Amino acid sequence: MFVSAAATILHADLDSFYASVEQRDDPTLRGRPVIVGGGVVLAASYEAKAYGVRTAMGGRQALQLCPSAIVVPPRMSAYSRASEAVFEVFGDTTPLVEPVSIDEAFLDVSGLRRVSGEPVQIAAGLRERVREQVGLPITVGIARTKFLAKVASQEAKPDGLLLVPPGRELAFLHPLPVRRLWGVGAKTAEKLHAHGIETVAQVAELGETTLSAMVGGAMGRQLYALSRNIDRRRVVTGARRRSVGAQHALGRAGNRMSAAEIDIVVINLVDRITRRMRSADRTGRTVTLRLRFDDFSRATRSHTMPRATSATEPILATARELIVAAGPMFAERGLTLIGFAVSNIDREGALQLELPFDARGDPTAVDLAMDDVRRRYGNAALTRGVLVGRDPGLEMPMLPD
DNA sequence: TCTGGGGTCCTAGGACCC
DNA sequence: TCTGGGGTCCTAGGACCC
Repeated sequence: MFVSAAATILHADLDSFYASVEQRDDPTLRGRPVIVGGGVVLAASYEAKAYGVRTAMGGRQALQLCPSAIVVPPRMSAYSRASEAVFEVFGDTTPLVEPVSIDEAFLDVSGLRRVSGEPVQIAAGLRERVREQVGLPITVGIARTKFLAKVASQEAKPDGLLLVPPGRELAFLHPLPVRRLWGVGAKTAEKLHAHGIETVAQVAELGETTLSAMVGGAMGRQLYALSRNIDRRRVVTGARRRSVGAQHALGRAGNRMSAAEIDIVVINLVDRITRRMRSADRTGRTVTLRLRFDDFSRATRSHTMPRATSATEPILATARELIVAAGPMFAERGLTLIGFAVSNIDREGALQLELPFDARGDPTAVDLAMDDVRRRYGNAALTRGVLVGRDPGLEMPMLPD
C-alpha cells in the first residue's frame, strides 16, 4: 500500500504585520484598535478587525465602523527591518525558505526530523523565537502541500499553529467556502455562486471540463487540483522578481496637473525604479505605464525596448513617450494615478556577456567566455544567450536555444 | 464607501516568421 | 495562384494576492 509522505511544509504568516509592529514599538497602542494607513487601511490590529475593519478598506468607512481606532501613518522602513529579522529566524530554521511577501514565507522542514524534531515542534520553536527575538506574533500552518499549509495558517490566525495531518486533508478542506481556494477572489467566487457552488466540496464534485467552462481554462484546472489537494509545487529558494514598479496616487489634484508637474512625478517614479533595479543588479526591457482615472477605471500602455537596461536615461525616455501618447486620456477621463513597471527582467541564469572587442572577429575569445560561464554556472546557463559588444549594433546569438 | 503601493499570472488578438 | 498550421513576441486588459 502507498504510504503517504509526512506533512513537512510550513506556511509562516505574521499577524496583522504593520499593526503588530506599531503595537510592539508603542506600548500605548497595545490592546487597542490600531489602523495603519490614511486614505486606505494598510493594516488593522485584531482589536480593529473585531469591529469589521479590513485591509484595503477606505479610511473613512473604517473609522465609522470603529470610531475609537487609533490611526497611525505607515513606517515602511521599520517594517522592512522587522521583516529581515523574521526572515533571519526562518533561515536559521531551515535553508529551504521561499519568501511570498514581506510578511510570509513557505519553509520546507523535511529532512530536519533527526536534527530538530517533528514539524510541529519546529513550528512551535519558530513561533517562540519570532516572539522573543523580534517581538511579533506569527501563525504557522503545516501540511503536505503548500496550498494546504497556507489554508491552515489562515484558519489558525491569529497567533496560532495548525497541522493538517496526512489523510485528514479533504475532511479539513471540503467544508470551507470557495473563497479560501488560492486564486478565487470576488469575481471567480461570483461565477461559482451563480452555479450554486459555495463550498470546496462542491467544487471537488465537478470535472475539470465543467470547471473550465465556468471560470476559464487555467483557473478551472487549478480549482480542480486544489479542491482535491493536488499541489505538486515545491518550496523553491532564490526565485527572482519579474518586474519592478512604483506608482503614485494623485487624487483629484491629478486633474489639474500641468505637463511639467506630471513630468516631475514621472522622473521621481523612474528614478525610484531604476535605483532599485541597479541595487538588485537587474535589467528589464519592457516599460509599462499604469493609469487610473476618476471613475477608478484603469489603462496600461507598454513599450518594449531593444535591449534590457537599468539605466535611468533610456527608461525615462520610454516613460515620457508613453505619457505623451496617453496624454489625450488624461483630460478626458480625469487622471488620478500614475505608475510604471519595468518587466521582462533577465531570466534566472540568463547572462549577458560584455566583451570589449568585436566578438565576431575573435571566436577564441567567445569560446573562452563561454568556458568561463560553464565553470561558474554549469551547462544549463548556456541554453540561450546573447553576446553584446561595445558597439551597440553588435548582437549575436550564442546558441540557437 | 472609497479606494495605497507593491507584485503575479492568464487571456486574447495581431504581427511576423517558417 | 492560392493556400495551412505552428510558434514566438508584443500589447492591452483583467483577476488576484499581500
